[in-house]
Amino acid sequence: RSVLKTPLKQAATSHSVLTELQPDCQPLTTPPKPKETLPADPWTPTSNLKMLISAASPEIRSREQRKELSDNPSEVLQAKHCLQEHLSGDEYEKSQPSRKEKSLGLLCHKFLARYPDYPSTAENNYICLDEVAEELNVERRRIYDIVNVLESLHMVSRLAKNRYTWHGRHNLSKTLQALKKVGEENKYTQQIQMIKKREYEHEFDFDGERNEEMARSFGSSEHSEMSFVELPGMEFRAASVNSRKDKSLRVMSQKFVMLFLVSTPQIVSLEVAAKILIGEDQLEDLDKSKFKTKIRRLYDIANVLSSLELIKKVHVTEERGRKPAFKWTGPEVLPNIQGTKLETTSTTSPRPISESIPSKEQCSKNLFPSRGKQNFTRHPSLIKLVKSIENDRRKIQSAPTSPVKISASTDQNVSAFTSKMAQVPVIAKHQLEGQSKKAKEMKMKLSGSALDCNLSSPEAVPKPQPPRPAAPAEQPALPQPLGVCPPSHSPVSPVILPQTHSGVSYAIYLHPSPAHTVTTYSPSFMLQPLPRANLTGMKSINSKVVNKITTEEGDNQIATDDPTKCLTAKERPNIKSETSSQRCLKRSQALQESNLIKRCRSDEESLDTSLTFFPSGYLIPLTQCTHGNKAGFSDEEKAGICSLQHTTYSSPIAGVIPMTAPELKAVNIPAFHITPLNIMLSPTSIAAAPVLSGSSLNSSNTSSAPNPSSSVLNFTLQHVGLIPTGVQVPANPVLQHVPVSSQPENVSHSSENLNLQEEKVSKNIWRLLDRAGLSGGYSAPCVPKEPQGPQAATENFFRTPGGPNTGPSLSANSDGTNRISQGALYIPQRKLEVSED
DNA sequence: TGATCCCGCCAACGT
DNA sequence: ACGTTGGCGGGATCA
Repeated sequence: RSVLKTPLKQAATSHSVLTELQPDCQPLTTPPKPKETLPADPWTPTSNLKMLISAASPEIRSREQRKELSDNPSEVLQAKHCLQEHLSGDEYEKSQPSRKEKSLGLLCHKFLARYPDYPSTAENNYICLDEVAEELNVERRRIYDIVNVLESLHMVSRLAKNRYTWHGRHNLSKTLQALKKVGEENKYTQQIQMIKKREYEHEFDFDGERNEEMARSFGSSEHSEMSFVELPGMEFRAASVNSRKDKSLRVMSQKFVMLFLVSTPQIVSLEVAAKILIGEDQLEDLDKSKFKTKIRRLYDIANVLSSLELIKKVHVTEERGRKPAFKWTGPEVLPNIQGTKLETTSTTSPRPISESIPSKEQCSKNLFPSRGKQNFTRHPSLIKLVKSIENDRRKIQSAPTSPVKISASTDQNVSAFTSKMAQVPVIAKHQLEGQSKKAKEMKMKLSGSALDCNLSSPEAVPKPQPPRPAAPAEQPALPQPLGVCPPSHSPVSPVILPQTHSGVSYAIYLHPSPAHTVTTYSPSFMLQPLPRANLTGMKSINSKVVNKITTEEGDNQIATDDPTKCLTAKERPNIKSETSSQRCLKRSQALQESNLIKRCRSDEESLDTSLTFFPSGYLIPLTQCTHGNKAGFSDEEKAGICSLQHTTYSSPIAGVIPMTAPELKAVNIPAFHITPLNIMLSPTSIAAAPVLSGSSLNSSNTSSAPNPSSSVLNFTLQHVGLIPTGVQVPANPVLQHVPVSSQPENVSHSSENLNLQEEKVSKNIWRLLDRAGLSGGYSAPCVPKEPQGPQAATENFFRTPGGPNTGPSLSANSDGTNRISQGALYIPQRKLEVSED
C-alpha cells in the first residue's frame, strides 16, 4: 500500500492542485483565483449559498472536465506547469491551496454557509452529497466527514442514498440534552476522572503492570457501545437509511459532545476523549496506533464542531505541558427542560435489552438505526445490523418506519415540539444572526457578551419567561431557585484577563445576567460566594491573590466537602431538581412514571421522561414512544417497560456524578487548581437521599451527606485492603489521601508550583487507591453478570475486568439493586490553566 | 518536533 | 458488479 501510495499521492496532488486552480473553469488556463476566493471568503451565512447553488450545474460540468484531465497525468502536469509559468512564484504559491485552505473546518464552514441555521420547516432542505461535493470542490469523502458529525447532532438526517435532509439547529438543544443525559448515564464524568487519575499516576509510575491493570479495569468499565442517540422526530429519518457500522464518526461525535456536556469545566482534552472513546469499544488495548487514530478522528470531529461554534480549541496546561483540548462554547444544556413537553405523555418504552423487542419495535422505527441485516418488512432501509455479538442483544429491528416519514412532516413535528420552547429564543437568535453574523463574531471575539451568549446558544438561554404553557410546572426559574447549578448551565461571558503570570491570558467567565450570580453557590469554593462583579474585579487581582484564593478554596473544600457533597453538588442537584420539577409537572402526564420513580429512587435522576435509555444504548424519546403507541402498545405496557428500564439502567449514574467546582466554569483561572476530589459512590449506596432530598445543592452536603459517603469510602478502602478494617477515613475526599500524606496539595496548589514531592506522594496514594478502587472496589460485591452475552459487555459501563459489572451500570442483569461496589476515587483534576487560542 | 489533519485506499454495504 | 459510505492510518503541513 505504501508503495503505491507514494505514486498515487503525487498524482493526487497534482490533481488537487488542478482542481483547486480551476474551480469552475475550463481546462488548463483558467486562473484559479476566481473560484478559490469565492468559497473561501465570506462564510456569510446562507446568503451566498444560493449563488453557489445556482452556479452548481455549470460547475459540475467543469468538474467533470477536470476529472478527465486529472486522469491524464501528463496533462495535469502540464497544466500545473502552465500555471506556474503564468503565475509568479508567489502567486503560484497562493494559488496553491495551503493545507489550511483545505481544512475540514473551512470546508465545513462552507458547507454550513449553504444552509440556514434554522430552516423553515416548509422548505425542503435536502442535501445532495454529490452536489455539495461538487460545489465545494471536494471529494465526497470529505463531505461525509462533515455530514456524519452533523448527523450526530441531528442537524441533518439521511433521507436516502446520497441525500440528506437539513434540519439546522432546530433540534440542537434537544439533541444536546439527550446527549448530556446519556453522557451522565454513562458516567462519563467518572471516566474522565479516572483517566486523569491514571495519567497522574503515570507520571511517576512506570510500572507497566499497574498501568495495564488500570487500563484494563478502566476499559472494562465502560460500556462499549452506546449507539447513536436518536431524537424524537428525527428517528425515522435517521433510521431510514441505515448506515453501516454506526460506530464511528457519528457515534464518536456524540460521545465527544457528551464529554463536554458532562464535564464541569466544559473542557475536554483530546487525549482524555480519545481514551474514553477507545475504552468504550475496545477494552484496554492501549494500542498506541489506535490511540493515534482516535485522535485523528477527534480532530475531524472537532473541526466540524468548531465550525458549528460548539467548541473551540484551547490548550490545557498541566504539569506535563500543554495539551490540546477543546472547550464547549455551545449552548448550555439545560437539564431537561425540553423534555417536558415532548415527553410527557407517555411513556417511554424502555426495555431491557433482552426483552425489549416489542417496545423496541414501536420505538424502533424511530430509533434505531439498527444494524441488523434483516430487513424488516417495510423498510429495508431502516434496518440496521447490530454488530456481530452485540447484535443479538442489541439488534433491534426497527419496525418499519412508515416509509412515509417525509422530512417535511417530520420536521414539522419536530418543530412543533421544539418551537414552543425554543422557538422564541431561536428566532431571536436567528434574527440577530441574520442581521450580522460577522458582527456577532466580532463581538464574540472581543469578549463574550450577553448578546453572544444569546446568539450562540439561543436554546440554552435561560428562559427568562416561561415559554411554554405546556410545562407549567416547570418554572422557568426552577433551576436557579433550587440552587441547582445554574452556574454551569447558564451561559457565561468570558472576559479576558491579562494575566500576569505566565503571560497567558486567562479568562473569567461572567454570567451575563446578574441574576445568575446566584449560581455562585458552591460549597466547595470560597470564590463562589463572590458576586460576579467581584469576579470581574479579580482581573486586577494579581496572581498571588488568585493563588491564595485557590488555596482557600482548597481549604474550604477540605473542610466542607465531603464526598457526598461532591456528588451532590453540581450535577446531582440539577438532576434532581429537574427530576423533581419535572415530575411535578409531568405528574399528570405520567403517573406511571412517577410510580416507577418511586420504585427506584436511583432512577429519579436519570428519569428523564423524555428519554429512555436502552440497553443497547439507544435513547428513546418519549415522543417516540408516542409513536410507539400508534404501533399499538398500550400505555401500560409501555409503562411497564419503562419501569423496567429505569430500574435496570438508569439508576446510579446520575447520582454518581462527581462534583467539580462549578465555579471553575465561572472562573477560569489558571491559578485555580480546581481539584475537588471526587469519590464515586454509587448513588444507591449513598442513599441518594441527601442529594435527592436536598433540592438545593447548597444545602446539601453539610450534614447528612458526609456520613454515607465516608462509610462507603471506608468500606471500599477496607475492602481493598488499603486500610485496616478498623480504620476510618474521613469522608472528606481530600483527607482520604491524607492517610498517607497531607493531601492538601491535591486539592489545591498554586497553579504554577505544585509541590512535586507532594504530588508524588499523592500520586502514590492515588495509585494505591486506584488500584484498590479499581480492582477491589470495583469488583467487589458483584453480582454475577448476566450472561447476556456479547452485549453484556457492551452495556455495562463499569464492568470490572473480571467481569461482573459492578458499576453503577446499566447492566440489565442487575436486579435493580445497586451495590456499593464502586468505590472509585476521583483524582483531582489537574488542569491548571486553559489558554484559549 | 509535536500537533494537526489531508488524502485517498479499500473494505463494508447497498442496490 | 457497481456505487455509496466511511474506517483508517500514512505521511504531509503547520506551529
